Amino acid sequence: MVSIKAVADRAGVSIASVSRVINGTVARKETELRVRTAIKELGYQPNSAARALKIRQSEQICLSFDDLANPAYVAMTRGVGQALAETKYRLILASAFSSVEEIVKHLETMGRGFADGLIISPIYADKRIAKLISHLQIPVVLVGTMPVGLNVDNVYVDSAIGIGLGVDHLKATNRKRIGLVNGPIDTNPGRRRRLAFESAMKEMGLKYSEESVIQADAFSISGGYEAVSKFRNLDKFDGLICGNDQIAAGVLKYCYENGIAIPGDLALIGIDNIDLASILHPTLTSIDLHSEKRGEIAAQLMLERLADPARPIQKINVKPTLVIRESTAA
Amino acid sequence: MVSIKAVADRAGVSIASVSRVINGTVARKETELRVRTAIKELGYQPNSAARALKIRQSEQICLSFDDLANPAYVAMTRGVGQALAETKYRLILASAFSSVEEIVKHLETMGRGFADGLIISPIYADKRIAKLISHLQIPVVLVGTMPVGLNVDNVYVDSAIGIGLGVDHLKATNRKRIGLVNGPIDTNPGRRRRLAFESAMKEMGLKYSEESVIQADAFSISGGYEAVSKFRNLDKFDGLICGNDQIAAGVLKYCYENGIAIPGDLALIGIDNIDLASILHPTLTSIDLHSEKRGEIAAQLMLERLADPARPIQKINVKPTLVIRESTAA
DNA sequence: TTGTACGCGTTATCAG
DNA sequence: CTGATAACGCGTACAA
Repeated sequence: MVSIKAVADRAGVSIASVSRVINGTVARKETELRVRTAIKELGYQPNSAARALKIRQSEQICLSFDDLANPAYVAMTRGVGQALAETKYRLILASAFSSVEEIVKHLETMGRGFADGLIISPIYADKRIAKLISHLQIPVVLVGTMPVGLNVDNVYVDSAIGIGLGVDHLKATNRKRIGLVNGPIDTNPGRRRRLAFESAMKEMGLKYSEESVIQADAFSISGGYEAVSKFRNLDKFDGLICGNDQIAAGVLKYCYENGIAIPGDLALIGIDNIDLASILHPTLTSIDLHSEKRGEIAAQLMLERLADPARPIQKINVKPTLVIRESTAA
Repeated sequence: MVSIKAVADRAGVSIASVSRVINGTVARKETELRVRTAIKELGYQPNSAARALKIRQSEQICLSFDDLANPAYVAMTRGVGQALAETKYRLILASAFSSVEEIVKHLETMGRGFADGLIISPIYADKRIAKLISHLQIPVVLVGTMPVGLNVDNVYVDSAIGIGLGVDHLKATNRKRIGLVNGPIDTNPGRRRRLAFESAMKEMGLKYSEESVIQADAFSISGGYEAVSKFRNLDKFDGLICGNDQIAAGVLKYCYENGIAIPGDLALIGIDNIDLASILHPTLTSIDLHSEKRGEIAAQLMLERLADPARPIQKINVKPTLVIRESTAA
C-alpha cells in the first residue's frame, strides 16, 4: 500500500506538505510540482478510511427506500445519483425489500458514521421508523410524507392535488362512476391516496362510498390484476384511478382478458408516469409525481444542508402533472 | 460522539475489553455483561472509519454498471443486494450513465480502499476499462464478458446459446426470413449478439446478410422504435430478434402504428425477460438471461473470494432460457 | 513556506 | 482473563 509517507519520501518533503498539496492549501510551486509528480509516479490514492476518521466525514450519502423493483424508486435513485455525480460524495444504496424490520436494521447502523447524510423515502407508516430518523445524528432528507411531522428537510408531492387532477380529468371526459384501485393501506402512499381520492370525489360532487375503493395488496402488476380479479364487477365503474402505473397495468391486463374496452367501457389512470405508461396498449394516462426530479432535489437539499448545517429546514413541494394518453380518451 | 473509551469508562473496564466483547473474543461473563449494558445505555456504535482503518477493510462492496435505466441491471442490483443483505457488507452503487469516462473515473478511485470488492458489469468494450480492472488491488467479479481474458471471477451467460434458442424457435414456428434489431455495436452485448446471430443463422441454414441486421443506437424503447422507423421495409422479415426487451417494445410500438400484425405478419423476440415482456400486447417471447440470478451469483463469488483470496478463479456459466409468449405464436 | 508531532477511534500484541 | 500501548494513514496545530 502506498501511503502519504511514501509520497513524501519520494518527493523529498514532509507528509504535511503532501497533505497540503492534496487538500489545496498553499504551497510553493516547486514543492507542489514535486509532490504531484511523486503522486503520479506512485499512483497514490489517499486512504478514505484514514481520511474519514480524521475529518469525521465519510463522503458518502446513503439512499434508503423500500423497493428497488419499483421503477419510480429507480428513477429517484437516478436523480440522486446524477446530482451526486459531480460532487465528492459517493452514493450508498440501502434498499430494503418491503420489510419494516430491514429498514429499522439499516437505520440503526446509521450511527456508525459510514454516511454523512441519509436520504430516505419510506413507504411504511411505522412509528419506529419515524422515531429512529428523528434520533439520527446526521442530516436526513425525507422524500415523501411521514404521518408525524418530522423536522427535517423534505421534498414531497401533494398527492391530493395529483388525484384531484385525475378525478377532474375523468369528470371532464364525462365519467362519473369513478373508483380507486388503491395500493396497500398500511403504506403512506396508500393511506394518503385513499384519503385524497375521497375528498376529491366529494369536492366534485361525485358519488363516493366504501365500495368505490378496490384494495390491492401490493403496488405491482400482479397486485392490480388480482385485486380486480377478485372484485369482478368492474362494470359499475366508468373510470378508475390506480395506485400506481403497475397496478394500472395489471388492471389493463385483466380488462383485456375479459373484454372490457379501454377507454370505451372504462377509463384508466395510473400514477408515477413510468416508462411502462407510454408502452401499454392503449397508452396509459398517468399522474406524474416526478420521482427522478424529487431525487435530484433531495440530493440538492442534502448537499446544501451538509454545506451549511445551520440553515433553516426546507420543505419543497413538487407539483404533480397529468400526462394524458389514450386510456382516458373521450 | 460516544466512543469505545466512553463505554470502557462507564463499564469500569479497559477499551481492550470492550473491543473483545464486541468482536466476540472470550471474556468473563461478568465483564461481558457490564460492557453490554454500558453499550446499551450509551447507545454506542463502533465507528466504521476507525475500524476500517485498523482492519484494512471497509466492509463495503461496490457494484458498478452503466445504466440504471435498464431494468435488467436493476434486477442484477436486486440480486446482489439480496445476497449481501445478511452479511456484514454494505452495497455501494456506482452507476454511470452510459459514459466510459465516468466509469474510468470511478475505477480510478477504487484504489482508495472504500470498497473491499468490486462487482462490475461493463457494457462498453473500452480497453481502458479492462486495463484498470486488471490493475485493481481488490477482488473483482465480472458480470458479463470482456473481449480480453480478464483473470477474475466471472459469471456470464452465453448469448450465443440464447440467440440460438431464439432463432431455433422462430424456425420451428416456420419463420425463415429472420432479422436482428441489434443494440449499439460499440458495446459488448451488441457485438456478441450480432456475432451470435450470424452464426446461429448460418448453422441453421437460414439466409443471412448484412441487411439482416438493423442497428439501434441505444438499448431502449426509443432506440428500437427509431431504428425500425428509419429502416422501414420490415416486410422483408417474418421474424425479428431484438437486442433487448425494450428495443422489442419500441419495434412493437412501430408495428402497431403501422398495421403490422404481431405475430401474424412478424414474430418478435426480446432479450432479458424483464417485467415489461409479460405486459405488452401481445406478450413478448423473450430470451431470459437471468440478470437477478447472475447478480446473486456474482455477490456469492465475491463473498467466497473475500473469505478465501487464494482460491482458484471461478467462471460460472448461467444458461439462458427461452420464455415463449404470444409474440411468436405460430 | 515547511516540518514535527499529536490525535482521530479502533484492533491487536504482549506483559501481567 | 485483563489492561496498557502501539500502530493504522491522514490532517493540522504549532514551531521553526
